Amino acid sequence: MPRIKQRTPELRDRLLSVAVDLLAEEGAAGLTARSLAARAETSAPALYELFGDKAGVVRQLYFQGFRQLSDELAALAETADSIADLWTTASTYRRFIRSNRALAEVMFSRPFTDFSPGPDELAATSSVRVLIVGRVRRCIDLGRLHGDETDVAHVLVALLQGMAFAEAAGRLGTSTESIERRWRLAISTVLNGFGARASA
Amino acid sequence: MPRIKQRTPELRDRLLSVAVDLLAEEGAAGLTARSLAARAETSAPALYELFGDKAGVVRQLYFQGFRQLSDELAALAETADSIADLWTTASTYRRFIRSNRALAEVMFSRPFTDFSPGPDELAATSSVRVLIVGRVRRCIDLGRLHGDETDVAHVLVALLQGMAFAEAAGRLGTSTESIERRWRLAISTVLNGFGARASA
DNA sequence: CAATGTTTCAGAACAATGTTTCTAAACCCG
DNA sequence: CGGGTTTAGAAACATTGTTCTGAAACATTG
Repeated sequence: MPRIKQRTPELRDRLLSVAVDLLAEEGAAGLTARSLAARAETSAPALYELFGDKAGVVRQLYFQGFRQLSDELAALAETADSIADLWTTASTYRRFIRSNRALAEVMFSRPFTDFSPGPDELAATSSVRVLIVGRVRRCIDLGRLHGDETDVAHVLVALLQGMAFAEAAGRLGTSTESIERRWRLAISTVLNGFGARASA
Repeated sequence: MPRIKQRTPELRDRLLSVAVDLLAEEGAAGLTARSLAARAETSAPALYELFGDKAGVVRQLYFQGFRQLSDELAALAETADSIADLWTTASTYRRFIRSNRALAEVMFSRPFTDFSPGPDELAATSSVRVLIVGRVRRCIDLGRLHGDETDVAHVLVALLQGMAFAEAAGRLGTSTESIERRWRLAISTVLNGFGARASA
């Protein structure tokens, strides 16, 4: 009876993909219901049918971001040097935030007042956490680090984020060289701290 | 000739004070031009005359936040134990963010799309940085830590922020006890790392 | 093939907010 | 008391999130 439906899961996927691009190109301020709909060649009401409200779009961006980060981290091959693997993990984490600054803000900050992650959203971060905890555990199992793997992973991730956001905000220094040096120092210090200690 | 001016620096101060309260009570979403003007018993145009635009209000909140944080850190008395002083500094930093969550978001995140700190705003953070660098330097001078004081301070501050925001977002753990444990672990690890190393 | 009925689409309408305009009021002075 | 200037705030405007509604599209039926 009815006309052919256009507001399908496919359109939803396309909208999400366009939203990622729009966010990257224009920043949070450029991502409006109308601009997104126009760029995806659909209408604002379609967006509301598919995502509920604008926060629904942002929520999907949040999930998308963690999927992407998780994939990039998972793609790293495990080597014989478990500590070097942590360095690689840190570099990848940093590169992700540098390459996807606006998306990273959605993930770790809250550039949209109407969206703030609740328990469901926090669960989406678990794949990333599990990955990092696993790599930390390997170091601990091999005797290269000491402590509880979850605790160590939490501290490591907090440091990565603090460094990444300081860098993104321009707070980490002005010259490339000093920024690089501080990154190396941060990672080596915390790993050194965990390697040298007997326990918490 | 004219009528008595009401849009004075005093009104500006009052507006800023009201903005701090409003931000703390209602969050970023509750801070609108109209709500702020109404609560300060003035009008929206007054706000625009005094601050230029809404980003101008947020900018002042940003400065206000750093002034407050700087004051709280400066109020700490120096003790004989320079490392313990760093612990106290870290605790104060953490408490500030916990007690002024919305203000801290203005300072370190960007909950308002139209305001993002530029070079001038970054300069406002220098008082805090100088304070922490000074305390780090004292530890270095006394031989309790090793490395370049600015580099060490950067890493320490990044860790504090990463931890504080993970905690604020509920990413640091569920129980008070695990959160406290991870904070102690984070600080002790990085200080341990700096104390044990010879150089970067 | 036309009429009917249901579903779907998107432009228009509505509410809230950032921002600017504009008119009337307030004040000083002669 | 009246004129000239400045000021204050109500009202108007633009944009954005969100909802409403009329019309178009399609299948079925006569």
